[in-house]
Amino acid sequence: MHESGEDYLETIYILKKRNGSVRSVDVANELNFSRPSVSRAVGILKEDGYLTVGEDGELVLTKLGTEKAKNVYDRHTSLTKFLMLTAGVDEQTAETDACRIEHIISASTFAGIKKYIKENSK
Amino acid sequence: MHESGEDYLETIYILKKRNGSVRSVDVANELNFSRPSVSRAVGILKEDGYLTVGEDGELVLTKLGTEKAKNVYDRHTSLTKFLMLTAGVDEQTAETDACRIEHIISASTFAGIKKYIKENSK
DNA sequence: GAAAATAGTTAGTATATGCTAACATGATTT
DNA sequence: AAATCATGTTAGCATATACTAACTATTTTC
Repeated sequence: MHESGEDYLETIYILKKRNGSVRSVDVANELNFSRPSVSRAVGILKEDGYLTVGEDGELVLTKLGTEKAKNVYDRHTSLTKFLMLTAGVDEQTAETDACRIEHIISASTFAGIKKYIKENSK
Repeated sequence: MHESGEDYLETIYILKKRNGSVRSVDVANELNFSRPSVSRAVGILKEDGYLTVGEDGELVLTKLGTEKAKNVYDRHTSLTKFLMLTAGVDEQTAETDACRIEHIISASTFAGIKKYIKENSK
């Protein structure tokens, strides 16, 4: 699983929560990517067992895909909070940076960040 | 300037401080990259005015290259400290994560991190 | 001084990931 | 029904970046 794959899964997960269902074109619009780019990425995620595609084109995350997506999303939201708390940046900036950091941070650093938030965000 | 370029400049900067002079092969050994990979990267950095190559193969950062390298190195050391302070991770883990984050963090978040360190590391 | 090691380069390969152009298909609109 | 629109796919291109194989040139070593 590469960074871009994580981004696609996360986006599908978010759009599903937001709109109820997700098609490739929705992902393309959300990420500002071309439809062919999404088409290919979806093909790979499907190959690798992260999602299935319905006859109507609906993208449905498998259990594996949902777990992965939730995990990335959790890193995303936690990092956003963390950056706002510590570096004092606005939400927009925190979001943007979180979105990049979420893919590369180690498990132990992430655990430490979660702990920091728990102890410092009351 | 791409991420890999920043890494090469930073490595050259660190090796110069550590050993006095730097050749391509030293960079290859430090980063565990092949000599051809470094050769190509050095060619690009030279093209772009970040360094010069002496007749003996010594890599010398230009003013531009030194500035850039110092900047990345600063981000690196600050992020390492920051992660140790906040997430409570060990230096090795902090270093590894810092080395990835240093290339993607925004200027304003970095400024916030510097401020955090100043206020919390006494 | 010949053989071997060291350093750098050239050429070509591989992967990840984005893009455009063009096409197929099915739904909608007039 | 014909034209249009929406969606997805195929094919091929581009870039960044690492690699191996093999060549060159210089330097060491015996």
